[in-house]
Amino acid sequence: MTGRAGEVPSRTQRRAEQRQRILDAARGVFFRDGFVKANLDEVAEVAGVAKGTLYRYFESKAEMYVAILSADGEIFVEKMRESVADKTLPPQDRIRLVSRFYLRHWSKNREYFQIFWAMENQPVIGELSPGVVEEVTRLWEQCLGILAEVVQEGLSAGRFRECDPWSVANILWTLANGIIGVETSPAHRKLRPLSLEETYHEAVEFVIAALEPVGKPI
Amino acid sequence: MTGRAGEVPSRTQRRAEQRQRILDAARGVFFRDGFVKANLDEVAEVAGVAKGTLYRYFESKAEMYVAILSADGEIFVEKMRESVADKTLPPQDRIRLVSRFYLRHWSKNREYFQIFWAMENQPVIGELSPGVVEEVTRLWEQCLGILAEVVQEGLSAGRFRECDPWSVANILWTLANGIIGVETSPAHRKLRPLSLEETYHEAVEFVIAALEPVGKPI
Amino acid sequence: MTGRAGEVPSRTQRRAEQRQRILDAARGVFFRDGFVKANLDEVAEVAGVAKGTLYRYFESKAEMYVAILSADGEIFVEKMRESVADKTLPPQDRIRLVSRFYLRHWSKNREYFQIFWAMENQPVIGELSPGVVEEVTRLWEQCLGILAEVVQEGLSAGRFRECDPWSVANILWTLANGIIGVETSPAHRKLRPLSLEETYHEAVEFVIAALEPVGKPI
Amino acid sequence: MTGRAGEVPSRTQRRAEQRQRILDAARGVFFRDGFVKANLDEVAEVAGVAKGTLYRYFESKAEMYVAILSADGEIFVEKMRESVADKTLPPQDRIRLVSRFYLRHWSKNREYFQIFWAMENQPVIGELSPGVVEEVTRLWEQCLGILAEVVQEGLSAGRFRECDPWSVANILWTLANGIIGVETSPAHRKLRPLSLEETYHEAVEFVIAALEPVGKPI
DNA sequence: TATGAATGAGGATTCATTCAT
DNA sequence: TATGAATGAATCCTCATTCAT
Repeated sequence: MTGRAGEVPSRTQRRAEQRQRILDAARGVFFRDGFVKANLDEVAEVAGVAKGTLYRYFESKAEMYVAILSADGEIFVEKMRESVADKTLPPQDRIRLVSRFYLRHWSKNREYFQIFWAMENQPVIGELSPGVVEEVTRLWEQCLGILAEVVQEGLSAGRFRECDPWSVANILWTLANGIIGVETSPAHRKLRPLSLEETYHEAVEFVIAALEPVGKPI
Repeated sequence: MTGRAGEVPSRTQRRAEQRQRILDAARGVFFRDGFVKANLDEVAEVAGVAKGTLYRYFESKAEMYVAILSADGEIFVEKMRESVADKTLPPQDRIRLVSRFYLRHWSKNREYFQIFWAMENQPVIGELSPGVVEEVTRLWEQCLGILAEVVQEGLSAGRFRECDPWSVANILWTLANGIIGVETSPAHRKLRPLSLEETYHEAVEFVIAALEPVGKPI
Repeated sequence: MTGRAGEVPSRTQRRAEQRQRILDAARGVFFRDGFVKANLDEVAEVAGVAKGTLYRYFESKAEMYVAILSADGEIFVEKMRESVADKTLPPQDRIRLVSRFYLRHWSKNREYFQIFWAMENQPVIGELSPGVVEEVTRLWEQCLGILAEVVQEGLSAGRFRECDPWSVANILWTLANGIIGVETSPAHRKLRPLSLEETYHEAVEFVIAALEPVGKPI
Repeated sequence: MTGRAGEVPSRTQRRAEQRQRILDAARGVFFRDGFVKANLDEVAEVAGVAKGTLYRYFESKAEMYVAILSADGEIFVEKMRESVADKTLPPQDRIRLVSRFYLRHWSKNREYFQIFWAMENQPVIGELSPGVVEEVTRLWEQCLGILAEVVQEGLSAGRFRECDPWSVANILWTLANGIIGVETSPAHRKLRPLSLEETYHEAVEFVIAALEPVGKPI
């Protein structure tokens, strides 16, 4: 077993750590400047390695970007899944939980989300290795799938009125990403400082209300 | 009067036309590549002018970008305002109208919206002349203002239940921009092809439903 | 006769005036920025004409520069000659007079001198029409000639001790231009503010003293 | 110890050499063309490196220019100081020595001096980093200081008559720079070929003569 | 494996000059 | 004659990538 106390870390482990160090540095830079403007000189400096070293871990700038997306996405999807794992809860609450998770997670890892989402709005495609869109599509689909599943389970349990689970998932997803986009915008910060959190939860309640079985009052 | 049929166009008019030609070319390129990657060589080529000519109309790449945002935004806000001008309609319908306008307008002018929205998610700020954020903030605020006003008028007329109009405006705005973001995403195109239009209108109906006066069934 | 009161100025006269206007504007710009960095857009603006108009008066940027040098030099040489015209004065006083003229003239027309002198230190040669070096050489030679002549006449009158008039002329010339160079320098302005005028006149007195016939005490 | 015969030069050493190679190439180009017209493409070519390499050693064109001035000035001031180091000599001879040094040094390093002096007459200021004028002022002041000190010491020893040492230093400095300016001038080369060296030394003798204690014949 | 020096294509910006009106 | 719009060559600077040590 590697990493046992007192043991010299194995080559593989050290390599993984270095890779992570670079990834962490890169995330910050990519987040702040966007893919095109981001500068590998700075990434190297922040990571505390020489520029050439970067290329011993990643084939190119684009590949590095993808690696971030992929690693972060993997983790995110996993946590998102956990947030709705308790199937004994009412589906309404599960939606609230996943929403709360989404927001809290995002608040704590702004860079994380930003880069995940930014990919979509930045014209990196075309420079990226072929598998990238595939990769993000896969993650994206998983997220939507989690949401859709919760709705579906609510439906099956007769707790929601008739609807298309994928459509609702799409709305929730759209809403969340819209909020992040708006909040990140410099223009927004100058506007009447509506609480992002409240707005978001209010919107989620709208959606939940709309899913209530017909006949029940809000 | 200038521009009479058969007359030679005035110098001012020709200048305005040329400016517009450049702006149109630039919008396309900026839209496709984003601010940083967009190439002025190509803008010039598409516009059919020499590179140097660009600088007779815009002081810099950034200024050109702003000009697009500003001009497009101006037009957009105006049209958006018109879409809710008829105050005799029920506020619910006015919200549906502005939503429909938003979507239709966007569908017909994808570049237009993309660049308007992209500004927010691209790290141009800092390279732009001081007044830019101000400019976009102003436009943004006007859009939210239009939405908030409709909600407020519904409130005043007793047609909506108690709520914060700015909060609702924010939700609608967020939803719209989220939809655009998602739809534009290459990842989305690979997903189950949910109709953007339906999803959006469905979401709007959720919001409208939530605004119904308490006591009334959905 | 042109220009009589009440008469409409002749075409030739108006042309000359316009040319002068341009020349004046150009001198200021060339002085401030040097030949290479000077901008014809600014020259046109300062002169209050369109850029294209410049080319109706001068074939090129270089030709314009030469025209300034030439016109200014012509005037300067003439005035310099006048300053030593009175041959009845002791040669020592004539040297003092021409020195004083040099300094005063320069003080009042800093741009004037600067551009005249700057030519020597700026690598314009090679871009200038063939006759330029010739032109400046001619002016320069005239200046030295005036100085040398005064010394020569002092010699002939037995008022100066044996010396090479051209050599002394060279020293005076060198001194004057050195002073201007130093005074114009931004570095100098930060140094102990030695009075330019006093320093110069003191140096001139040194030279005059050295020219006193042997045997006479200073 | 680095640089031992047969040893591979250290990285630091190679870096210093390369920097020097670039500096040497740059001096030639800047000297010939002046700051504004000088072309970095050519500097790179002459230095035998790629264009981008220049920027690994200097942040900008201006910084490169300053580096030349600074390095050359440093060396020059040092040598100038050495040339008057022997305080046992009569002050007259020390002035002759420093003058001779000045001239000889300049003759052997024309580029060297030219660029040092040119700074003053070229409109680089404003493009240069803040500390530049400061830097040149410092060097300039040191040169004047060396001259003034020699005069002061002559004064203190009663070997010179009453005078302001800084004023005399200024005259000597002015004279030297004037000579260089004149000699460098293309116009001058067409004039009667007065020996620069003789003229200069003659002028220095004038100054020395003027410093002789009153009463003593020249 | 890590380094950092070198590369060179690429891109924004400037501006003297031309020319149709 | 005067204009000012258009041109496009010229040039500084950036930075992802390569490679010898």
